[in-house]
Amino acid sequence: MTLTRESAPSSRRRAVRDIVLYGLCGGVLIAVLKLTEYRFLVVEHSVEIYGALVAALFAGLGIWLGQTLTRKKPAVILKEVPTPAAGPFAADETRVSQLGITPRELEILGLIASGLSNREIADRLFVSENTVKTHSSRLFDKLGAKRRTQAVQIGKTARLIP
Amino acid sequence: MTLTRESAPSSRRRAVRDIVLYGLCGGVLIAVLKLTEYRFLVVEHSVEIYGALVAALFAGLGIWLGQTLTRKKPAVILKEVPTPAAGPFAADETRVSQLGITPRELEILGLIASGLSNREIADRLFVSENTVKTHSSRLFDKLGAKRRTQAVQIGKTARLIP
DNA sequence: TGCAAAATCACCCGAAAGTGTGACGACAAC
DNA sequence: GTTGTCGTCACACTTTCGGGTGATTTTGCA
Repeated sequence: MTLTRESAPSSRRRAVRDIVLYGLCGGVLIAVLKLTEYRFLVVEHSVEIYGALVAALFAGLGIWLGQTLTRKKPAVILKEVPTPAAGPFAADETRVSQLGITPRELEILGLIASGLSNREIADRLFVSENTVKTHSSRLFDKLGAKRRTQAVQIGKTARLIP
Repeated sequence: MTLTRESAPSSRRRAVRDIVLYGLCGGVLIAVLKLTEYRFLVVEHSVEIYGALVAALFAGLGIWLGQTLTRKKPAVILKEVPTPAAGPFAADETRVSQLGITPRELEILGLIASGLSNREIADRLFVSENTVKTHSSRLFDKLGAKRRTQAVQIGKTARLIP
């Protein structure tokens, strides 16, 4: 399916406005610096220091601006997610026994489905990685899967996992 | 349900690299400015011009840096709301554009979720396996996933895929 | 008590997945 | 006409997976 993503013009306009505002602020800041003759507080060859100072300051401000600019979007990110209003999931025991899947294997299938690596699963279950491998290997065999992603897919359609 | 995204080390590494590169660029720029004695090309009161130049430059760079740095930041905060399971699936375009996921990447996410290998995806889309890898790599980056199973899990909770 | 299933672990090896970098053409936007 | 994004591809490299084999311990139950 192709999903044409149109550019959000409103945010862009807002961004431009912000940048302009930002520039103005910068101008004012420079003016202030000039008026206070701040640069005469340092010694002769102060241009470099002055430049570095301004650079650092504006770099920091720029980063901050960039962040606040992009942070505006995540403000809306707090959104409700429609989830199938289902109660606590219960694995289809019929199919589990049909396929001869052991409880441990089912457990590992769930952890695989939640995106964990073998290493992470091993740590979580306090077993060695090799153990997880053997379990998953046998699991794939029983499910007829070649990859963990496929195992997850099959497990979901077979209602072995939520 | 809160989906806490753990720090993707690769992105962080890249971010650090970006910062270092950025700093180096700044240093080089200042050095060049100094070496060419650019400030003597303009009239007496050149300090302001010089400062403004540096300021503007660093501001731009800072904004860019800030944006690129935080672009992948938006943590996917999901709020669960019971809803009668919808019929035909439609990807949440809002979140897709929020995460900056391209149509092609979304397509590949779907194929990954259906349990296909990179090779199989490549064959199905008539592209090279390397291309699929590139797409999935960028996809994982945007989703904050380290593995394809995790990408699928995140994609599902974010309603990017059925 | 003894047996079978389940769970545990190790080791090797090849295959798949993922990273990092760089490159190129197309195409839209400014 | 430069700039930016997207899609494409390569290649070297590291990490993770998965298969195969064999072994030991735990546990449920006949």
